Parts: sequence; structure tokens; C-alpha cells
Amino acid sequence: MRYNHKTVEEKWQKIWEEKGVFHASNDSEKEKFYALIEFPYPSGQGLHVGHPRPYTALDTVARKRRLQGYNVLYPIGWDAFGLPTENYAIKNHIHPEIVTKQNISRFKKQIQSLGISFDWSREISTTDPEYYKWTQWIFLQLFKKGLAYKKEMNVNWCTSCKCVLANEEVVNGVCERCGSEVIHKVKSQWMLKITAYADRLINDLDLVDYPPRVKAQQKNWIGRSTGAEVDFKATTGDTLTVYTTRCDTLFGATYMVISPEHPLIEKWADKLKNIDEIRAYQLEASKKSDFERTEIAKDKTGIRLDGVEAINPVNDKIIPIFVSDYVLVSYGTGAIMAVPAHDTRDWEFAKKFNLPIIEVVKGGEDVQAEAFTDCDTGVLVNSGFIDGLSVDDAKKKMISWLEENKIGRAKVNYKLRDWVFSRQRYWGEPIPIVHCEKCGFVPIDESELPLKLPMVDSYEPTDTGESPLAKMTDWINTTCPCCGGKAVRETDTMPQWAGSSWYFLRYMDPHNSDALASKEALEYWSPVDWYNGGMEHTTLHLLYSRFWHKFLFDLGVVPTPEPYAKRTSHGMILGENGEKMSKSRGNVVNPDEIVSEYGADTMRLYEMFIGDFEKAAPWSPSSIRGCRKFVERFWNLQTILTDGDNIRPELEASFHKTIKKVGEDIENIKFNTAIAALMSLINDITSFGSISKQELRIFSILLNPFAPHVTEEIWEVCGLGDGIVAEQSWPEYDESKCVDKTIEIAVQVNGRIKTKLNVDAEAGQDEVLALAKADENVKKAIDGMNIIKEIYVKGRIVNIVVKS
RNA sequence: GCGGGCGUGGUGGAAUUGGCAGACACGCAAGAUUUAGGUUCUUGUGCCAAUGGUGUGCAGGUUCAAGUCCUGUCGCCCGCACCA
Repeated sequence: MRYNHKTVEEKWQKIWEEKGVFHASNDSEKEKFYALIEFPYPSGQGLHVGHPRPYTALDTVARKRRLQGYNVLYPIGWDAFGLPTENYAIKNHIHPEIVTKQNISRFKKQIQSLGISFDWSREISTTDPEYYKWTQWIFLQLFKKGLAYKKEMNVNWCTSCKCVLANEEVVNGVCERCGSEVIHKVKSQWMLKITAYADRLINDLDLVDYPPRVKAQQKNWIGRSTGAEVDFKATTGDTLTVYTTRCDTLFGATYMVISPEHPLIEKWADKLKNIDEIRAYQLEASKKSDFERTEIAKDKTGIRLDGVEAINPVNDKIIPIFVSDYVLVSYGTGAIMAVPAHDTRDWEFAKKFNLPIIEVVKGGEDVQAEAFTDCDTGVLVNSGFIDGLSVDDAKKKMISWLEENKIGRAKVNYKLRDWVFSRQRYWGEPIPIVHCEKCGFVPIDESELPLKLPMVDSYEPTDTGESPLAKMTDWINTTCPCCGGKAVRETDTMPQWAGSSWYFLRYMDPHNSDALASKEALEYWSPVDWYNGGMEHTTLHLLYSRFWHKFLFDLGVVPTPEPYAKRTSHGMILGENGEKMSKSRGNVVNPDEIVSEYGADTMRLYEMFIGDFEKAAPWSPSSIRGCRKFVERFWNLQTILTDGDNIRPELEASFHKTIKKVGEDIENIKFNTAIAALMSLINDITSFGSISKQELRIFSILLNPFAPHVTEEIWEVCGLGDGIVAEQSWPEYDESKCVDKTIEIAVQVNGRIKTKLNVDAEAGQDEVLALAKADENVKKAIDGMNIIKEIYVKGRIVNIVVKS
């Protein structure tokens, strides 16, 4: 019997839509379950087979939870502001709004063909003014609380296009578009003070259920380190403050290094005899990314300041100051004390420039040959009043000494930097601030929101690097909300991250025009119960949205300190060649072809069966047929259907075990083994030769979350009752029926398998060992030997250890 | 470079978390059925000099027992703040 997926899938998708069966209710007695996937960026390429993996996975969970009686919210929307759309618009002279509309409509059609149970009535787009009204509103609150501020920052500047470039647009130090040189240029940018939340972003990880690797990455990204600031004096009398985590090694500081951007260089310009050389070095450094600058493999570069030196405050020794690009202005104070004996980078630099290496922590090998960086075992030497102390004790004593003498202080530092929030681009949310000469930066009145993006003729950034909005004189010229005088609008827009930092709140109440969502909706749905996304979003999106959520929590807008109770992450779908799918590699697979040839159910099953959900998996077209075969074997069960309304005793254990396994595996994101269990069960059934109505009911419900169309159709065709989605509930299993009465035990002698025994599951150690020793092969192996040890691990294994 | 992760048959993967390595599939081989088959069914399938030996990137170690734990090493993947 041939299964026609096309008509069946279209039929059920239509029924679901007409009946609105996946619409979540904001007013329900049922327990709520909020499942969330990262909403897609609707790119011009359309969907590829990587997109449906997380959608199908959480769809499986959502469908199972509905069958278990939950009120499920499973929404989707569009993260539609972004660079590629803007670049496409520039190139093809089409307004980004039109491009976005086309892309969304294509994405939507593709996703809908997969039968995902999204609540389309709650669809949102970050580019919709009714949506970004609230993105702007949140920014205004951040501004009012002093968490949004302006700061001079480095940007990538293409010397030929005369515009700011994203890091991704800089390839090997040149502009991706025109190949011209890219330098760093200083520009005033809007910043968000995420560092104010650094501690809470670390500590509150205890409140949530995230995979350990995600927590570890977030913690390391925030990078809290406790150390000290130490004030060195320069020979000019200026103070040069450094941050160090190893203040115990202060006696071993034999030189200092400042970053090329350090402000003291300008101050000392007339005292520095080699200022020209230093300026040339600064220019070189401005062309490199932080990434290139901190690379250890490369040769260290640097220039010794000629004319200014520093004084080590613990021993008054005069030490040289270098400028080098391995010190970053963005971390700590932009200056370090160098202790080559106990830091690898300092050691390499000292070797290259022939600087003294003084051992101050004993415990390693020869510090002239290699830096000794271990903090746990070393003992201080050559260090005056801290000699003989452990590293930890020496740090404590040094900090109190520094504080007493007012030349240093304990200091907590973070790798996390404040969030650069400005973009000199068109296709983003306008920043709702005006600049008044009298009043400074003034927020526009909330009643003016949304501040809509005006239509412009060209989306090219201006020659000065301002956003295209800067050319809209009638838009930028306005009056100051504060004094009523002349003012100009901010022309920078927000980054794509803005809209995605709070979208999950909007889904709770997507059409609200008075608030980002109603209090009741926020109370009912918060927090997101399960958020799945990619590992690539662990440090940026996930952290940004947790930051915004905490801020909204402090304002009393949202009821929970954390947005997501649970986070899981999926592995990437790679191309057939095992490489990342990309247009340039030409290995992108479009799901449309699969859906059309094999059907959505097969596509869904394959995506879930392809491998461990958390790991990357290469696409393999030949394996898809196996999943199609499984769908057909299921469909053909109707040919061996009998009338019985219960599970027959012979299949009872198989069924109960499978109900248990499939349910647990879905919750544990082990979709591949859940499907394997269903395949095993169908093997049992077909070898048994027939299936009862009740057996088919249970099998269909278990398979329904993975293959919702074919299961619904067989249910109808076989007259099994009211539809699955409409009326059925997830089956229960009986634990006592899941255990086997007899089990097979492997018997080893000295770790080598000699035989296998079938024993009663409840049999004790003595009984099993006696049986084992009675076996011919075992007898042969232990004959004439001394038995040293006999091990029986219940239900698993026997091992007899013998010696001659 | 820094942070996080991965490495198992010809292929995708499984392994009750220290207890029979290779579940379930794909592929391949042989056979049966058939009407044209990229159909369906049955059987076999880690490797080797095959009653045995060997085997989870590589080299060591702990243990009665290691894919799983420890040390070292090699390779690959993700992120690195203006891609999303």
C-alpha cells in the first residue's frame, strides 16, 4: 500500500490551522509550558536543513507535552534587522523592508510545510514598528538609569569605502568589499553597561538549568578575576597604574608594558626621544585586531620608551617601560607590570629584548629556561617581607601592604566589556535620543514611540562614517524635548542583538499596545521553561538577553530574575563532506526537496534520527530512505490490524519499555534513541505477525510527536477514535511490566568472556557464581588454578579472578 | 593565543555513566518473491593468519574490569565582542 505523503500532510496541516489547535491560551486552568527556539534571521538564501533540527526537536517536546495535558506556548517570529539584508538592498537598490518581507514569506512557507506546531497567531518581527517601539522603550529605560552612555571606541574603518565595517567584513585586514586597507578609528558610540550586571550574570547561573559547558563558557566570557591595582611612579612623576592578578610577584617585576593606545604616551610625547618610532608602532597596531595582537605564537613586538622610566614601588628599582600591542587598552588599566619569571608572555618578551628574569616564586625548574606559572605549589623568594609565604598568603599580605601605603588596592576585574550598542547603519532600530547643544543627550518622550525609521533614497553609509540617516535633514532636525530649542536626532541605529534580547516576552502578549506585554501574561508565562539554541549564541545573545531581563526585573517589569529556566543546545547539521554548510562551499541542502520527495514526517524523523541532538552531524541523503521506509512500515501496520482492544501479553513488556523509553528520551533530548526504540518495537510487532487496535493506538501516539501527519491519518483510516491531537493523551507505563524475569549474564575469567548464562533476575550472588562455575568453559579455565576473587555485579556480569 | 567541546565498523551513530563494544539505521553480500524496479521479505556483515586473537585518534597509567577515570600527545569543530 503506497503512502501518499503529499495529500495527507496538506490535509492535516489545513485541519490544524483551521481549528487553531496550536494556539496557546493566556487564560487556562492547565499547567503552562513555554518552549522556545531561537527565532531565525530570514536570510535571502531561504531555509537550509540546519534550521529544522531545533524546530523539530522542540516541536516533539511541545507535542508530547500537549498530549500530557499542558497548555503549551510554542511561538516563532523573525529576527529581521541585519547586515546581509542591508547589503543586499544596497547592491540591488531594493528597500530592505521589501527584501525582508519577501524573505519572511519564503521562510514561513518552508517552515509551515514541516508541520511544526508553532502558534502562528503570535508571529512577530523585530522590524515591525509595533515591536521595536518596545525595544526603543527598553533603551530609554536603560538611558534613564544611567546604563546607556557615550564613549569613544575603536571601530574598523575602510579607508576606501569611508565607512565603519563589522569585524566580519574585515578579511585578513582588508575590506571584504573593496580590498582596501582597514584601520582602527576612534568614534563616539552608545554603550550599555552590562558590566554592572557581571556578578549577577555569574551568580544567577545557579538558578538555572543550563548544560555545564554553557555555564562554563558564560563564566569564562565574563572572566571575573580578583587581583590588585598597583600604582607605579614614572620618572616624570606621573602615576602609572597596572592591574595584576599576581601582586605576590611584584618583586620580580623587571619592566612595564603599556598598550599603544595608552594616554600617557601623548602626555610624554615631548620627553620621548624616539616618539616618531612609537607613533609608527601605534599606527601598525591600529591595523591589527585584538585577536591578532594577543596571539602567542607570533613574535612579540614592542618599543622601549626612550626618556621615561618607571620605579618599582616595593624596591625603588628603576625599570624600563615598553609599548607593545600584546597589552590591550580595553582590559584592566591598559598597562601591566611584567614578571618574566612567572608569566609566559612576559617571559617571551623578556627573552627577545634581553631583559632580566628574576625568580620570586620557587618550585619550578630554571626560570631562565621557562616561566614558572603554577600558583599552588610555589614559595616566595627574593621578595623581602613576603619571603617564605605561599602564593595565596603572599597576595593577601601584599594587598594589605599596598593599601596601608596607599600605592595599591584590591580590585575585581572582568574580561567582559560594556556592550557597543551603536551601528552606523540604516537597517536597525533608531536610537530614540536627541542631541541638544544646551541640554546634551535627551531621551525623546515615550509617547513619541515608536520612532520610525524614515524612508531614505540610499542606504549607503555616508563618507563621514555616519549612518545613512544623517543625510535626512528633515528627519534629524527636531526640537529638544527638554528646552524646546533646536536639536538633532541620533542617527546611529541599534545592533541586531537589541530586538532578540527580549522577544520571548513579546510572544506572551504579542498584540499589546500599552506595554511590552501585560502583567498578567508575564506572570502566567514567565519564565521560558525550555529554550533551545546553538552553542554559537552562548556568549553573546544569551548573555545580552539575560542582562536585559535582569534590568527589566529590577524595574519591576518582569516577575523573574532569569528569563530561561532551562537551556539546551543543538549541534550543527554539516554538509555531506563533513564541513559547515555554506553557500561558498556549495554544500547547502534545501529542505524543500526532501519534503517534496519523502514528506515532512520523513524529513522530521531523519533530522531527529541523524545522531545525538547535541552534536554536529553530517547530512547523509541515503539514510533518509531508511526513515521513509519506517514511515511506510508504520503505515502498513493497518494490513495486519486485528480487533483486540488491549495489549497482548506477548508484547506487553516491549510496549511498556518503549513507552517509558520514548517519554524519557524526548525529555532528555535523546531523540535518536527514542526513534530507534520505536523501530525496534515495530520489528517486534511485525515478526509477531499482527497488531491489535489498542497496540496501534499506543504506537501511533508515541510516534505522533515525531511524525504527526501519518499517525493522525492512520488513526482516522483505522477508526481508532477521535484524533490524536484533538482528544488523545500520552500513554502511561507500568514499571513492574518493564523488567525482564530472566536476564543474561556474561561470565568472565580474568576479564575474558567464557560463557553467558540465563539466570533469574532476582538470583543472589552465591547462586549465580555456582551456576557459572558449573559451566564447562568456565571449568576448563579455572581448573587447577587458585581463585583469588569472585565478583558478581547484579544483573550485569560475573568475573572470576584466578592465578596459577 | 584564550575559552568551550569532540574523536567508536565501509557510513550515521548506540553503550543502563566503570560491567558482554557496535543497539537502531545506512551501505554491502547472498537468497526468496515480483511485473519494470532505486519494491518487499529472509539471512549474513568490526578486523585478522579465525575452536583463537584483536579492536573505541595515539602513548602511558589506575582497576578484577576502561570507549567511559587519570597523565601526556595528535587531529578536528564552535566562540572570541559590529555575522546571526
